Amino acid sequence: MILEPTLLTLATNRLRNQGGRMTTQRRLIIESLSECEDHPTAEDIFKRAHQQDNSLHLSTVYRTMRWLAEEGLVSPRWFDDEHHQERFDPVNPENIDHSHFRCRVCNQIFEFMNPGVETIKAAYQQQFGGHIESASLIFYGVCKTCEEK
Amino acid sequence: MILEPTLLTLATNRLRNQGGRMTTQRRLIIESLSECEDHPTAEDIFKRAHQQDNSLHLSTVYRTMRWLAEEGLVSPRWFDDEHHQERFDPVNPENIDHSHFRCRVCNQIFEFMNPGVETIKAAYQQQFGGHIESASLIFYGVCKTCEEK
DNA sequence: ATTGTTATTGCAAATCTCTCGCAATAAAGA
DNA sequence: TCTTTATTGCGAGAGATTTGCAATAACAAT
Repeated sequence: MILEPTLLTLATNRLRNQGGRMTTQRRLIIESLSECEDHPTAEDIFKRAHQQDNSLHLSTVYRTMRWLAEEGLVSPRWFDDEHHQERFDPVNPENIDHSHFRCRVCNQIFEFMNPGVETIKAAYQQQFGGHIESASLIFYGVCKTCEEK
Repeated sequence: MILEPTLLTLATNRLRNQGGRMTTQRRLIIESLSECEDHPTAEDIFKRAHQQDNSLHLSTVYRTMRWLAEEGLVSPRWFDDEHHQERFDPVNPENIDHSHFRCRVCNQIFEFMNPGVETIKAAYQQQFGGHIESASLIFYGVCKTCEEK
């Protein structure tokens, strides 16, 4: 999961502009998020970050993720998990056409690129007005590997 | 929200095939769900059903909705609500191209039909294999009415 | 109709995710 | 280095959802 410019840079600038502070905790959380390949929950991020700083508290991760989501720097997602946990996906300008497929047998989440969503977005805005800021397309079903078993 | 054949009929048949029982509670819950126009939470359904039978318990609604979801008769959805509640949408064969828009100002959810999702689904299956059973496309942003204020 | 089997319910307690209040801490501008 | 105050750690608190269990009620067999 590589972002240019980095999420850390973006977040730092946002904080500067709004009188916020880039703390070591936020830096660590953002770094940990960026190292995750999949769609981590707050707890996934916490586990990884906690290895670097065992005084970090889970509620700080929740607060930071909420702030990032409000700033539009990550997109919250739900994948019909066992425990209904919120997951996070870093946002970059092009990723509106980045969609997901979740296999109900192996529970894996597959990511794929998809120009079609951009088309639907444009059509929606033309028809109904308003302004779309982000999109979440999730397919549910059975993946190829599980289907063959 | 009208379904042909009815959700009740489908559910009854599924139960018969698996040695289950169509109880008065399940019947009431399914009827209440079908009367909802939007995307009800388990509690929304419970409130409506409870007016008919005040001995009905909320946990029975949760259990029934989980069963319906496992049977693929309803699709669980999450709309980044205040309390992250699961919502349910009856499934019918054509509704894969039925998408949602959620306004982050007024929190309303708008539904719209959308043949584009079917195209993306077909493209996905051709490229990656597997079998897609349902889809959830949600746009987030600001609706026309809120934008004009 | 009646009976027997057992799936299902009501209930309450438990679990789980996520949020909040507050005293203590630490960014970052002066 | 000092000051201000945004942020943290912590524990308690909300809310949503699940679970264990005794009591109940479907429905197949009689």
